[in-house]
Amino acid sequence: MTETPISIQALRRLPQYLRLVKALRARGREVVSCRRLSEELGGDPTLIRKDLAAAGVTGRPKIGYQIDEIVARVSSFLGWNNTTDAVLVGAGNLGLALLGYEGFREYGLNIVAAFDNDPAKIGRQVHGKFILDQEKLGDLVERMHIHIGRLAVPAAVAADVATLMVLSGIQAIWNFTPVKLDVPQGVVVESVNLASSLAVLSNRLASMDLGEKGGPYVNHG
Amino acid sequence: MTETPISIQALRRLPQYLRLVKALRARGREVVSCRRLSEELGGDPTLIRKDLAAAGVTGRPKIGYQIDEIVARVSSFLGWNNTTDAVLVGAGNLGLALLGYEGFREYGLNIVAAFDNDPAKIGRQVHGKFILDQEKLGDLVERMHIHIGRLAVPAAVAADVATLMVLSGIQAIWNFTPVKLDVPQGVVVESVNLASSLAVLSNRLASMDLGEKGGPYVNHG
DNA sequence: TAGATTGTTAATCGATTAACAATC
DNA sequence: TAGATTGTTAATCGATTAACAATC
Repeated sequence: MTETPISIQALRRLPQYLRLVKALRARGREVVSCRRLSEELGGDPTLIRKDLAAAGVTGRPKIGYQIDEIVARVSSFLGWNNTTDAVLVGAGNLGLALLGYEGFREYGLNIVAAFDNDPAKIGRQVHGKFILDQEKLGDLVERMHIHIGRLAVPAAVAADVATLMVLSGIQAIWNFTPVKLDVPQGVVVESVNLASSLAVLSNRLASMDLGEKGGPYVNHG
Repeated sequence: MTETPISIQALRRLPQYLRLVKALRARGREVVSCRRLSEELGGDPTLIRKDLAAAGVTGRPKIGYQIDEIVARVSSFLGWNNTTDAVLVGAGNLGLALLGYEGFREYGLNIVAAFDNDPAKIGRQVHGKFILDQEKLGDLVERMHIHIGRLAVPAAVAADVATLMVLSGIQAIWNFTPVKLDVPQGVVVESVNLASSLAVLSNRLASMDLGEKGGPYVNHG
C-alpha cells in the first residue's frame, strides 16, 4: 500500500499501450520491447517502462514484455476486464450518439439506460436502450448499484442535473458538458473538454500557418 | 515575435476562462479579479494571471481585468472570433452527433459538409448538412479553402482515412478515434481521447472506493 | 492615503529524461 | 559469452506556486 499513486498523465497513456499491444497480438506477436512501443507511440522508452511498472507489469531483461501480461495487468489496473454498468443523463444529439457509439464496449462500460426530462423522449428506445424519466434516476441507480453516470445535457442545466445525479447516488460523473461541476467530496468528475481540445488544435494550426515550419512535429495522438 | 509560446496546458485553460467571464458578463459584471476566477475554477491566481498575459490580456492593479477585454483578446487569440469552416469525415453514430451538436458554434467552427464512403449514406442530409462521397473531399477542401477536418470513422480505417484527408489538403485533423495518427510534417493532429479520459475516471473512482476519503478532492473540470 | 490587485522574478515541485547497474 | 533490455537512481526540465515590487 506504499506504492506511489500513478500520475494522471501516466493513466492517460495506459489505454494507448493497451490498444497498441492488442493490435500487435492480433498480428501474432507475443512479446514487445519498450523501444518498439516508443517508436510506435512516441515518448521516451524509460517513461513507458515506468508507466507499465506503475500498472504492475514486469518485463524480463533481454526479452521484453509478454504482451498477454500487458493486456491482463493494464486491463485489470484500469478495471476494464469486467463490465461496469453506467447510465447516461441527457438524450440530446450528443447523448444519443454516446448511447449508440460502440467504442465504449472495449472499455467495459455498459450503458444500461438513458435519462431525460423531455416527455417527448421518455419511453422511447434508441440503439436498444430505453430513455427513462429523469425522476427515476435514483431508483435505477440504487436498484442496479450504478456508480458511473455520463452527463451530456445542455450547458445551461448541467449544474442542476449534476446535483440530481449526486443526490441519486452517482459517485463518478463523466462530464461531456463544458461546465465546471461543483460536487461534494467523495464524488469524482472527469471532463471531456472539447473546447480545450479545439483550442490546442486552433493554436497549432495558426502557428503552423505563421511559418513555424522548422519546428519539431509533435503528434499528441 | 520573441514572446514565449504558450504551453499546451495554458491553452487548454483559456476556453474555461472565456466561458466563465461570458457568464459573469451576462449577469452584468464588467470587471473580474484573478482571485475571483480562481475561486470559481480552481487553480492558483498567479497561474491565471500568467495565462491571461500569454493571451495578451492586461489588467489594472487594484481594479482587475475588464471582462470585455478578456473576451475580445482570448477569443481572438484562439481564433474563435470569426467563423472557420471545417469538414467532418465519417458519418456514423459519433460523426452524426458531432454534426448535430450545437455546442461547436460557440467556438466559431462551422461544419460545411460530412463525408462517408457508404453509398447508403451518400446524398442524404442530416441536421441540415449533406453527406457527400469521400472521393469528393479533395474537391471541396480546395474549392472552399478548408483547413480543418474532424475524423470520426471506425478505428480500423482511421489511419487510411487520415491519409486521404492529408492528401485532400486538410492541414489540421481533430481526431475522435483512439488511433495514433501518423501524419507528415506541417499537418497537426489533436486527439479527443475518450479512453484516456475514462481511464482517469475509473482509477479515481476505484481509489475513492478503496477508502481514500482523506485525500483532497480534485475536480479536473 | 491605505489596501487591493496586477505583473514579474525566484523558489518549488513533479514529470520526464539520462545514466547506469542488474540480468536473461 | 556478449549484447540487448529491464529496473532504478540521479539529473534535467518545465510548469506551478510563492514572494514581492509596482501601481491604480
